[in-house]
Amino acid sequence: MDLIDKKILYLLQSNARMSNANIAREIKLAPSVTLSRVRKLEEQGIITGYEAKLNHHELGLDMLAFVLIQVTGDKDIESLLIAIPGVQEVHNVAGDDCYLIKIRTRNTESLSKLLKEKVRGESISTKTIIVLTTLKETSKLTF
Amino acid sequence: MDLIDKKILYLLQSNARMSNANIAREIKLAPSVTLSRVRKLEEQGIITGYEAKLNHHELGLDMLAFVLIQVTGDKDIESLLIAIPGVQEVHNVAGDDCYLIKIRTRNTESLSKLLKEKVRGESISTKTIIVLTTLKETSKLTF
DNA sequence: CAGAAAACAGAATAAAATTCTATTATTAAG
DNA sequence: CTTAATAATAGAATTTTATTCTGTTTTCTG
Repeated sequence: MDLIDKKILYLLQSNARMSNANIAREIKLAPSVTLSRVRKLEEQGIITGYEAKLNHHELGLDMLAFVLIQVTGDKDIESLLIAIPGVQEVHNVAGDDCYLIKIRTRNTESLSKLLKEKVRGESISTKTIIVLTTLKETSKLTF
Repeated sequence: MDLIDKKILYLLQSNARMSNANIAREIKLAPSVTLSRVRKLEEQGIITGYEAKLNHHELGLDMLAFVLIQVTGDKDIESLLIAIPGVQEVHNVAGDDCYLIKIRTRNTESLSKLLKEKVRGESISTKTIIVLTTLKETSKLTF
């Protein structure tokens, strides 16, 4: 990975739908070479995918919350958490057999209902962090 | 927004670089119509962007942490937090003038150094949640 | 310095994006 | 129910892009 690859990654992180021709113009290389570099980054697993980002508000998902979930060591709650609609992230975190999930719902009611129905029964305790406003939210990385 | 638009959003969330021609084939509409629908979704602000997702491991960013930061009401810590390299999310959360950030670093040392140098001085307290393994991480939404 | 490997540019062609026009629904008003 | 207006669509034409191929240049290695 050289400077050119880093520029490509920067561009594709900013706009994943940028055409190969435009990337080529930006980095001042021929389209053929540019394409093979992008393909290589994909094959090497450095680029893992391309996602469209949607406006949660417009989709009626106004609620964002992080929930810390403590479980007993023997429960398999992982596949359950992953499958919950609205759950965008599931992390296993250090200390006390804990999971941290990031979840989007329509409102506080739908969140509370979801936690009650799907999570509470499988966990020792939950601690919910309600997001009021989001100031930054991206998967972009600088390196 | 009808069912066709939802299909388009589903496809672009799965692969933002899918060609318009392929989207058209999937939803069984002419490319011209498909393109105008995608453009409309962009103009309406329903699609807010397209991001390439990168492999953190490959980029040497093995550490992921969430940090809860408590501040006094009068401090402007927001622009500071947003500008920290590796910070992917900054949320203002309910209760006790708190921020929650999601941050990627090279290792525990670089995390601790970052918090010490940039955050501690501006905050009353910080609470760091270290991620051991990530089971799911996407911005994809089903609706 | 010589040879091999990788990276590159540029041309050719296949495919896609984009625009345009005409046709077909859909909707709203009378 | 009919008609006019609006929106959605298909399909053709054209521009642009993606992709492959060939030959050259550069870079690395011994």
